[in-house]
Amino acid sequence: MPSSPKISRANDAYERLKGEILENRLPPGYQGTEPEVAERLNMSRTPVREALIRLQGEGLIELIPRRGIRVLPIAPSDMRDIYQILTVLEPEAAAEVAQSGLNKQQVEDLEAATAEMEQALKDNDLDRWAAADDRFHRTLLLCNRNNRLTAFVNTLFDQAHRARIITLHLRDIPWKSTEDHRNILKAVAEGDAARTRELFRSHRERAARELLNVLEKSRLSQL
Amino acid sequence: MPSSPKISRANDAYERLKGEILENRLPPGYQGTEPEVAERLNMSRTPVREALIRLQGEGLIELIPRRGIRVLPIAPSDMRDIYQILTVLEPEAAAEVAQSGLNKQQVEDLEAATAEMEQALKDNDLDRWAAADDRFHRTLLLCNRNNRLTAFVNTLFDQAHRARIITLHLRDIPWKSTEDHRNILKAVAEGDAARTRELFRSHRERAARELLNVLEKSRLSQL
DNA sequence: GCGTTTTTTAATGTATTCATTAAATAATAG
DNA sequence: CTATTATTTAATGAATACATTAAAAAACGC
Repeated sequence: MPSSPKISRANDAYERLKGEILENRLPPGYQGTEPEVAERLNMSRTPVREALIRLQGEGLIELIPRRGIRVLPIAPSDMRDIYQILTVLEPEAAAEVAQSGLNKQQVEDLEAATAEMEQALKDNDLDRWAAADDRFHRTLLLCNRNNRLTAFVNTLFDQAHRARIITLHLRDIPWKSTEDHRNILKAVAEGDAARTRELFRSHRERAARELLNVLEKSRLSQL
Repeated sequence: MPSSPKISRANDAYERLKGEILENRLPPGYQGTEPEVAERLNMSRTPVREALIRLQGEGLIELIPRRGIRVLPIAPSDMRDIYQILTVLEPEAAAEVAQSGLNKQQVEDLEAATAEMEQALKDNDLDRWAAADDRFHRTLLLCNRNNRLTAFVNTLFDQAHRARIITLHLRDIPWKSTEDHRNILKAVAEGDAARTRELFRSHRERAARELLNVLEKSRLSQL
């Protein structure tokens, strides 16, 4: 994992809190006061507040006036909302990448991520599969030139991260999803924008359907 | 204009600065120090900093470490990026609204905005037209149930606002755009999701093309 | 007169202080 | 013993204080 540059305490607080939230060390629903958080991070409230404001902007926590902070849980309806957006934005980004072309390094990275997904599945290592899946999506996203799109989709990835980790072991083995990636990579590398968009759209549509099914069946209403 | 609720100084600073940026009172490219801004707003640096962090999150300003703030200019490439996203997200939102249906009040509001656009065009009042156009888009957006989508598209509206105002008087009279709205409203009210999506997409595609043409022709590279 | 070094200035990043106010607790009445 | 009120506590929101450091200005040498 990339080590955080310690530019400032506020930045450090931001990175550390975000990491703890994404890794469920600060679990959804957690409530705490600013002095508590500040003490945990060994700094004064000022930089902590600045970090909290940023995290609120990214939809990871809620700052309740006069109450403190609350780590936002993700409900099935949130996942529906997030996937609705991803289903149109990621295909758009991928199509743009297909159109403008990839350099050698980018193709290699995507190829490596895809291969790792395939290998991880064979080894029945779902955690490694999920990490490689995430890397594929983020790598492809980064190839696109629209920085606003990239930034926003990344915040959605972050928001959905916990739910994906939790449901990972409750769902069927993602053979089809892995196959999708292989096909998407091919379409992107061939520069076929229309096909890329369509493949990616159906990939996300199925992923959304499956995820929401799992959430419903396992009665997970808060994560 | 809706008066800002004065919940806190930080919130007040946020609303006022945002307003000043959108109305070009704080022009793009403006640089200033925190004490300057704080004095202008008659408060200490603390709430101002919190407001600035939020504005940076929304892409309206840049906080340059150890230098102060800078109001971000919008370049043609930014407009291209923004419209690329709007071209997929707004049709998605509108289609969802068409599918789930509108209540009477919502139809009335959209009808009123559309009528005002038509009337303003007849009266050759472009500013009123732009205000009604904006109201139509924001009203329709608000009808959709995906809050994340709504929030994000709203920030894009805000980012594009200045550029739209400036180009307003440089472009041809937007007869076609006004007609589009009429047709979109009809499709939404009839619950025809597919048609709504397609109409909205072509509406945005044309708008983007026209806007970028104007920017190129008038050599506006920073606004 | 121009480039370099030193000094000064001032802005940021952070800690601390403080007033306000909401929540928690204790006290009181019924 | 319970409900209401009074009191205490403590967290937020904001101002202020302060150390660090980058930029600007001044001094200096060439």
